[in-house]
Amino acid sequence: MTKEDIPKDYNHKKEVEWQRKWQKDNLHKFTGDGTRPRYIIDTPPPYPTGSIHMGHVLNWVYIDMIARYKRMNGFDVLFPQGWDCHGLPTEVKVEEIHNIRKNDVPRNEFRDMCIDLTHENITKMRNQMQSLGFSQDWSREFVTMTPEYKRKTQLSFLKLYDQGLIYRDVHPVNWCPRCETAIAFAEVEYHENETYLNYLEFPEVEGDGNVLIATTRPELLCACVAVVVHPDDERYKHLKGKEVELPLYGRKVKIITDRDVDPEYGTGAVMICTFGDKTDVSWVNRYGLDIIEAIDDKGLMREVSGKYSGLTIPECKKSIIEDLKSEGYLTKQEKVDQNVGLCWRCKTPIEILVKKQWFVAVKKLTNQIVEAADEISWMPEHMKTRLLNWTGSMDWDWCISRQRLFATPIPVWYCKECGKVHLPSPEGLPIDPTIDKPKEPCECGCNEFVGEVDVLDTWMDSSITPLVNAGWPDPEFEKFYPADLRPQGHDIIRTWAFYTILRCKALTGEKPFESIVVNGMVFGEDGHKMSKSLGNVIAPEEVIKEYGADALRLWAANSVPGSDVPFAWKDVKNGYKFLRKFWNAFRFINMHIADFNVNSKESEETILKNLKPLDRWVLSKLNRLVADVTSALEVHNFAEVKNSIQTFVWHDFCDEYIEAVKYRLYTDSEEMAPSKEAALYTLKTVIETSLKLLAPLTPHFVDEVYQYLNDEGTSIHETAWPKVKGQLIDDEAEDKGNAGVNLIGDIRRFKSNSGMPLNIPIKSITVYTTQKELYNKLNLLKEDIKGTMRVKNLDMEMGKPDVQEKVVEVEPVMSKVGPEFRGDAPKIVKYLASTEPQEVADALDKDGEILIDDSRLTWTHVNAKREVHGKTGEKVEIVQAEDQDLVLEIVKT
RNA sequence: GGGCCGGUGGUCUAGGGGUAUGAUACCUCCCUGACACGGAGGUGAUCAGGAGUUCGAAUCUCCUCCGGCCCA
Repeated sequence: MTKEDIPKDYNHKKEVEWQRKWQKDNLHKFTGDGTRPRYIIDTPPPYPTGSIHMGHVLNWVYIDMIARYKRMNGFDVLFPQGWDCHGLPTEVKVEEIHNIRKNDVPRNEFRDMCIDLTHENITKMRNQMQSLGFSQDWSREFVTMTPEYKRKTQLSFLKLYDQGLIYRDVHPVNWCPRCETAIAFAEVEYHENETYLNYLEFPEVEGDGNVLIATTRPELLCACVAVVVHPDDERYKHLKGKEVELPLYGRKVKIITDRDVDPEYGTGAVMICTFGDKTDVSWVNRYGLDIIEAIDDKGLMREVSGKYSGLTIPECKKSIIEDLKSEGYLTKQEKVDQNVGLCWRCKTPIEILVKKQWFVAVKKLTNQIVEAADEISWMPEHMKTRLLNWTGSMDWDWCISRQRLFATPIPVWYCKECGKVHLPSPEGLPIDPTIDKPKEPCECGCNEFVGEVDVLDTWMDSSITPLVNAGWPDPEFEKFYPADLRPQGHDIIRTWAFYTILRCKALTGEKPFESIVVNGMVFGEDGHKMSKSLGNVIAPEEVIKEYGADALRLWAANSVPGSDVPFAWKDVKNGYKFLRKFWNAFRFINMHIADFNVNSKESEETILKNLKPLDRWVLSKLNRLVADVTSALEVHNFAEVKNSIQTFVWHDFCDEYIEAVKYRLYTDSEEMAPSKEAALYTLKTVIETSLKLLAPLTPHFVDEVYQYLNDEGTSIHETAWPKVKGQLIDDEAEDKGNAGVNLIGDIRRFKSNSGMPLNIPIKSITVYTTQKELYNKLNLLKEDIKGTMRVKNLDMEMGKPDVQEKVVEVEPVMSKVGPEFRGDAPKIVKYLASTEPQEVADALDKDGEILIDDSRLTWTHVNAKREVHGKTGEKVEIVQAEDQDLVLEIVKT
């Protein structure tokens, strides 16, 4: 490649070409052949909504950085991509698109519509994933709605059933009486509403003191199973454990206590019914109370309600209030605000009914979950606490039945005669029990069966991904299990992480993954979580179009696991500017190194011997950077990775080093040849190494640059991660270089302050210092300082120039003063603050110490800031250096 | 209401016992042999509030307020 080939500007539109090339060259393929250590990522399968969002970007940039870093370190990386297909949103969308209700068409026809839509959405999202440069092995894609995947979901159901970990029991569900169907929490819409709080007199059975309870749902009186009060409520303390009689019905119920009762609300005494609201559900569960079903599937009162049987809920309410009033039980009614759950589609108030449901026996497995969680390394650590607290506070087992269509069917039949549960054999999976039939008749002789119409919770599909990726149930799966990494958001620790650990532990006895990296949420520019409802969403495509995927990736990389990340255009723009800066630096370097090659080990050693102080300086910093970036990547501190690379490349390398070697590059003298060669070597080493460090973050950009640096046409992603060259890390070299760089900065500042263009030569500078060590250091860098700042004559002198010097500030060095003087430290600070700086300096210069009470203060305890002035009338200008003991005498022209 | 986390210049952020890091925005200056889409310099924070421990607290402890996620 020649320098003419390099475009003046970096063109991020070329990212697509690299994406295609990587795919074509199969760069991200997992071999699984055991020749290299494996690194398996249990990638989250997103829900195929049709577009990925910034949250995905954040999560996947983390994954991709890790995957790319691991590949460069010689790992055989499995980075698969899956899709968690089943769920309500797709059903709703299909109904919308086809303008039907799901029960209008046969079950299978409806499912096919869902499958078609999901395929479309996956295609869109797959393209978006690729447009961000993520390096999945697409030959390992998994889709939870495929027969192949459903087979595994159902098989896991059978296995857990055989282990006695799956059972059927009654459970409350949200029910829409108008649609006559169970609906998910997500389908419940809450509305503010006004209703009456009714005060009802419940006669106490033994004594004569009645209890006044307050309820908004008097129609559920017949389903009342207890009255509950707060344990500290003085009004009811004497009644604990006693019984009261239900008005109209005369049935007796117990009075119990619970801290969830709000004594301020109503009368502080509440009736527990099956089920007035969600609190009722937990009380019934907590105290093992009876279940009395008062409402049927159509929303009509059942026989247990007595004379109200057959009435609708509102009718019953009206009628029972009249009766309570006339019997004298109703003492008062007052208006209250209420949050009512409505069916999201028909706006009918929902009821909580009990239905037979399938469960996973979570509570039997909690010990195993805790055990597995302890074996997993959590990043950040406190996310484990979240999971453990959740595990310890489970109220119920996991209800896995869903009353929906688009999902994996529960593989169960019931005998029509005796009701016995029949399961298919593993070989026949997957099955749909509403279509397929058992092979054998029931033991009772009956050959007719009812297929389970309920389907499985989607988490039943997605919580076996580490097994599916490993090839389970093929016994070979153990080679690829557990996974090495589980990346996911902190919002789903109690679902996805929890269920995965639960399922995998139960099925294999082992934890599903070695480590888990948890990412935060993405906030919009308004500071709130990015969401459609808040209208603060920015689509990744929009950002890619403007600044490219790599710039967006740099935004995501500038964060750490666990913390929420605000999206900001200016951060993306900053990333873009950095890439442009890098591009320009590379373009400049390439003009010089295009024909430069190090052919042998010997010539490299010769060059290494000829390195100049600033070469050693920048190479030392470079190797330190390699070490820092490597360890930061190991602990997933991505912000550290991004910032340390950016600071080094932009400031140390571009602003300081490149400027300081230009004079060495633009020379043709024989004498300077080794120096020039050392500079070329250093430039090439730095640009190549930092390019590799950047490879996991900005994969397109680095390949775009790298094509000009290697003739073989290999991708930089196939090269090895840089190794730290320990012998080049050199404190002394850095120290020397820093002294020079600081002095160059002082001169640059001088030029800037006196309005001189940078390229105008300065006639002469004399640098004075009282420190021998500094004098020696700078003497070695004279040529660099002269060359960089265009100084015709540069002299180093020991001592001080003949100038007026004034100490303008004396500052305590607290890290010395504190530990040394302890209790007396405040006195020192006070003394320094209240004494003239010049006076302090004079005393220290004269005696070497100042006695403050019993404390000896010396120069080691203070920092002085000086100002110097030349004698009036001279053409010489005097500058006090900023961070070093230097005074410059400058003659401009 | 519960669990976990967080609150640092206008905005975002580093630091987790010794007087606050960087970015961005803003202001001033400079077209320097790759980059003005660049460079140099500057203004700006008593680290949410209060109490305590300590010679010394952004940092540790307690309380309050505010925000986030999940769960009730």
